[in-house]
Amino acid sequence: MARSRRYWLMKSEPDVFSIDDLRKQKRTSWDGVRNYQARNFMRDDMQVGDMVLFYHSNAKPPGVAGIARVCKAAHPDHTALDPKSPYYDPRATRDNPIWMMVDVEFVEQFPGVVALDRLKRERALKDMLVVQRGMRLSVQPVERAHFERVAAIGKQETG
DNA sequence: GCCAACGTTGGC
DNA sequence: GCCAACGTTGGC
Repeated sequence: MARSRRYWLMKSEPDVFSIDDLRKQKRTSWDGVRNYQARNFMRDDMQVGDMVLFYHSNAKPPGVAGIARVCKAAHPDHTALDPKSPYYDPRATRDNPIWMMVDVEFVEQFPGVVALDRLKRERALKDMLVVQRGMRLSVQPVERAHFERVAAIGKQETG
């Protein structure tokens, strides 16, 4: 029997790839992750059907912009093999790609971004990783209750 | 643009 | 294996 659905938060700089981009193109390969802990979450723990909070980092304001869903489990991130890619890693080979990515599909864009600021003011979210000081992991597990809370706030944000 | 916090690298 | 130096992330 399949394990139950898990919940995640994934960061993207909207100047590079935003929730608008995901909405328009419906799905994407989450390439460019170059951190082992983040990779391991994708490779070992993410499964098709898992839900994702799409977080805009380096944005004004930073925050959760919408929801996505994992639609393909981890597979090699070929951008590591491409010398022209900003994500090129000379250590990567076809036999040992080192870096992995999952594919995600668009689910929902909130009317307005749920700002990090707002998340920090929610008592119920005080243990969420993303609100912890110095937390820069770009792929994070999220508790279901936290996911539901952020989604509820997002649906009522007017922007 | 600043810089604190964090992750990685490499000399020893 | 330690840890200083360096590079990156990402909020502010």
